Amino acid sequence: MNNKFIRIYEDIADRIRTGEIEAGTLLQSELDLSESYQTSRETIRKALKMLYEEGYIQKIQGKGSIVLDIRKIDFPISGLVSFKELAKKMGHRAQTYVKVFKEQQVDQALHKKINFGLNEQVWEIRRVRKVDGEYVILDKDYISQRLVPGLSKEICNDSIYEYIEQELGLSISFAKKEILVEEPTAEDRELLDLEGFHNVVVVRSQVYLEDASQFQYTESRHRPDKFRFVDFARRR
Amino acid sequence: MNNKFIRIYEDIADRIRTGEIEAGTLLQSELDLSESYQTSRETIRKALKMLYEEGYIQKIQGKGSIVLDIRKIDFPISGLVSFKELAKKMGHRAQTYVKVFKEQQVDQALHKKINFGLNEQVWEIRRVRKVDGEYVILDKDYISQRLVPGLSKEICNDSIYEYIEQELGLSISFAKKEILVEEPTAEDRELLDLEGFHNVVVVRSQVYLEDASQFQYTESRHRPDKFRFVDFARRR
DNA sequence: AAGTGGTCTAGACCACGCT
DNA sequence: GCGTGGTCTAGACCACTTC
Repeated sequence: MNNKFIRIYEDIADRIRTGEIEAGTLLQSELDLSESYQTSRETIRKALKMLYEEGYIQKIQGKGSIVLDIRKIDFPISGLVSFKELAKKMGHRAQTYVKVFKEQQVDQALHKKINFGLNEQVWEIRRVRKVDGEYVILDKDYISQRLVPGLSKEICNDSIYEYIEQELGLSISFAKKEILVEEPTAEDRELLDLEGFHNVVVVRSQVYLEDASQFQYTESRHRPDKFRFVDFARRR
Repeated sequence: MNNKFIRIYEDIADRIRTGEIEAGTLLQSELDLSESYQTSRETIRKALKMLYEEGYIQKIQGKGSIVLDIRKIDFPISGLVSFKELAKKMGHRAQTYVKVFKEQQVDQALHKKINFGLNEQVWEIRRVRKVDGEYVILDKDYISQRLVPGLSKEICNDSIYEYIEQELGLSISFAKKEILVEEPTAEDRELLDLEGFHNVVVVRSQVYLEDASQFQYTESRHRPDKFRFVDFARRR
């Protein structure tokens, strides 16, 4: 197996999660670790850098690496996670209903809203998500047909990301997101259980593949009481 | 001056921001760059890693480093930025009013909400922020007196972070945040201009110093129309 | 095959915390 | 002064893209 530093990262991360290495204590020094793992110090430093970035440890020059309390970070879903993965992680009974699935050409109006080229063919998808018996999320997706061919209603019902990564063998790489609060539209009122709610939380995302090409634009509209965003941020 | 890789990072970042290096093009190869900057390839790689993490470039093995369109990321304020810095960056005419400034002992009720120890002394602060003529943010802070001694109403009116970093010489390191939408409290209604608004966006943060000690707990309550959160996320 | 980024090494020196 | 993490180097080999 490749990637020595990732194996070391995973090993230490596991030992922190299980509590074998306790929060508040210091890790072995980098020199000690390089001997324990039979590797060079730079490789250890790569593994520690990952642990640092994921919030497992805090490094202090001259002192050592403090193990942080990972339990408090519980679900840092700031990243890029599909609804299916998320629901599973949160232990929700969740269902997806595809309301619209059609092919669409990017016209002037759409071109202004999203980043795709004029006249490019896209899949236009509307899905509602039912969580614990209520319709609380409406997802409006536009996905490039050129980059993601062969999409179907059935795939949308399951997981588009799984299809892209496992069937097409593409890698989803990064996203730019914007979170705002807006008034519900007529469509929101029609498709979601919004009685008594005066706002929806709107998450607009542009999602990119590994070669930096944008394949997706999504507007995800959430009932405000069911919205939660957790973030772990380091000062730059 | 120290930190060669940071200087290289800043130099390339500047050239991307000004458009001297165009989005969509490839950077020089790492070997070329190491010659241009008279340094080793590993040092170049450190600088490129930073550019990658900040969303300036996308690296593709065997091909090169693609320059991304940084304009689309405009203000990724996902990190840890003081209100003063943020207002300045956004070009807002903003003012802060300190409504409450007192010393407080952590009692049972507070202990459950925040992470500080029972009976610890904290500063309790309430501030409202006026942006473009309207009161739109209410900040409720609890700050450890042990870690941040000598706070005053005047400092709270200016910038607590500036005081901590510049006067006390401490380094703010990381934060855990949670974003939710809630009903306004009586206090929200009293201190903010909320006519016609049925929700507030609540950002709860725990903020830590470099030695991993938590010095602050903040509840920041925003009028929903003035709330915007921008995020750049890479898939893990 | 040539050129690119990805991993790994062994060693050097520096900056910082602790005692 | 000693041990810690932070920076930097020069070189090796591997994996991938492109021609």
